[in-house]
Amino acid sequence: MKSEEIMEICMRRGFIFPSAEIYGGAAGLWDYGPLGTKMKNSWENLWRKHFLRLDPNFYEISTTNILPKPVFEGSGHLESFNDALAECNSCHSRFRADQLIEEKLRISSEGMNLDEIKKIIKEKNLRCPRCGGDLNVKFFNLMFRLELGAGESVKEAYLRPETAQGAYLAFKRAFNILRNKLPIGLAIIGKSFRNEISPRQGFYRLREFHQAELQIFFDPDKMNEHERFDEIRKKKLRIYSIEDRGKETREVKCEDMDLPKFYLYYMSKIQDFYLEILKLPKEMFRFRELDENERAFYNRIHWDFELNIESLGGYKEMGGIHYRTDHDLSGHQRVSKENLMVNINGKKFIPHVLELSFGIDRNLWALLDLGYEKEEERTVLKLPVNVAPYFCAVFPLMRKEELVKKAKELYNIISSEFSTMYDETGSIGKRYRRQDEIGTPYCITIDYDTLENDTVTLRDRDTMKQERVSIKEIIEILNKKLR
RNA sequence: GCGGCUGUAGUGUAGUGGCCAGCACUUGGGCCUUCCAAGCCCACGACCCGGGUUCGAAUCCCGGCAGCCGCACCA
Repeated sequence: MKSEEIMEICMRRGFIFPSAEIYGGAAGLWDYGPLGTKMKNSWENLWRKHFLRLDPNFYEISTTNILPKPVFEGSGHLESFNDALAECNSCHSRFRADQLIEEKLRISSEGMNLDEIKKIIKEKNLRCPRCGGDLNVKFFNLMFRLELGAGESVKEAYLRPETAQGAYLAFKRAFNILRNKLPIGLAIIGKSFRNEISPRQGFYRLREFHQAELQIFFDPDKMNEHERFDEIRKKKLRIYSIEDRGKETREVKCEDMDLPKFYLYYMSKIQDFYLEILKLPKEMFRFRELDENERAFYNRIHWDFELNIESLGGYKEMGGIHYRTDHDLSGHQRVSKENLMVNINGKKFIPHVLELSFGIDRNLWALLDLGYEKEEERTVLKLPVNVAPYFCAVFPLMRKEELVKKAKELYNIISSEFSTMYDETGSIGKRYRRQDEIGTPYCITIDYDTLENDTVTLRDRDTMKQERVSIKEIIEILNKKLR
């Protein structure tokens, strides 16, 4: 199995491993090791560089993981981010209570609280569909609950289930600080927490995970305009719409898409991130439109973007681009009683939100999956050059004093510019293979010719070909490869 | 959460009541070596956790934890 082989490398080489492993670990909790942390940092920095530059009024903020209970009344998570589970007392089968009610009684249970659901199941005498046993109804909220403080002053709080809320809560002040302009973008890269009932699929569904999200607040009257739309008008998006189900992914020019220009602009920039920044093969990427059952009720327009991940059995969600309307700000305005309207040239309104949301952990797994190749002679991780934990490695051909000295000198120079590994142990072949396995794109070897003419060999991970280059030019050459 | 299978160095495995718990790869050190996991020597390193049965448990029993598969769940 490919996923096990990748996981084996990840654990052996220090990309990721189970949290609290010496105590047996815990499902859905993973640590990043030395190499995984480098890779994650690189990915996050690429994301920042690409998305924060899209508008001069986009900024990154950093907000807390813990938020007091009323926040989630405003956001709707207390009411909606849970499932009423009906468990049979005799056969212990479990069912979604809301689905049961809808199927059997043909009425919508939306917005019902636990007592109402319990009452209806009792009144209508709903029984276990499997064995006819009694049903016991419980709420499973997917948020982790905490207590702030102690004793009588204790306050109920929750770990955030998405980074987004931090941006909505900070909106009023940030808008003011950033001089009352729309659109305004608030990005958050950080952790989120969901108490998944049963996290499976290894590294794909986690209980504590990382998100990179950008909340763009804008004037809904201007949704069908973007000042730079002309730049992307002819760009083809790879899409898999609701009508395309069962068919192939299509490529459609932005100008031919039946979506608002503001939305299309950011779709196109997301595709750029995967195809131009990370340089992934385009066949691996697509946007997938969600139907009404799949998307949250507040998302007016919702496309996921997916990568084709062999170890997870096909196209998998890497993130989504969500038009959330004014759902969040209005909810917070209603519960907090703060006025969250903006006043632009005398027009007062609650801005609407376009959310670009990325799951970082699963994106990294996708890169490991797409890069993993088992060749006849070697195992190699063909990671994008800009996220590989090490960009290059420096070796003396042999452990001879004069070669080692020269290699260390070169290492000192290069490592100030690039993430660089130095290695002098074992044979040169073994060192190349070691770097292949952790995805280092370039290896530089100092040999006896180096001592004569100041040239080194530069070896390419993917082709294993070497070229002889001058030390004087090495930084410039490497810089070109990184671009 | 339920059912089935499983758990021995970093990895893959051998060991079914008494073994100094064996092997290979990996890792570290040494010799050798002028470019792709060569060879030789040395070293580090494991019975998932807890309880029980037994003179004696990696091995049998119970519980827990974790993994895989199926069911359920996945805003």
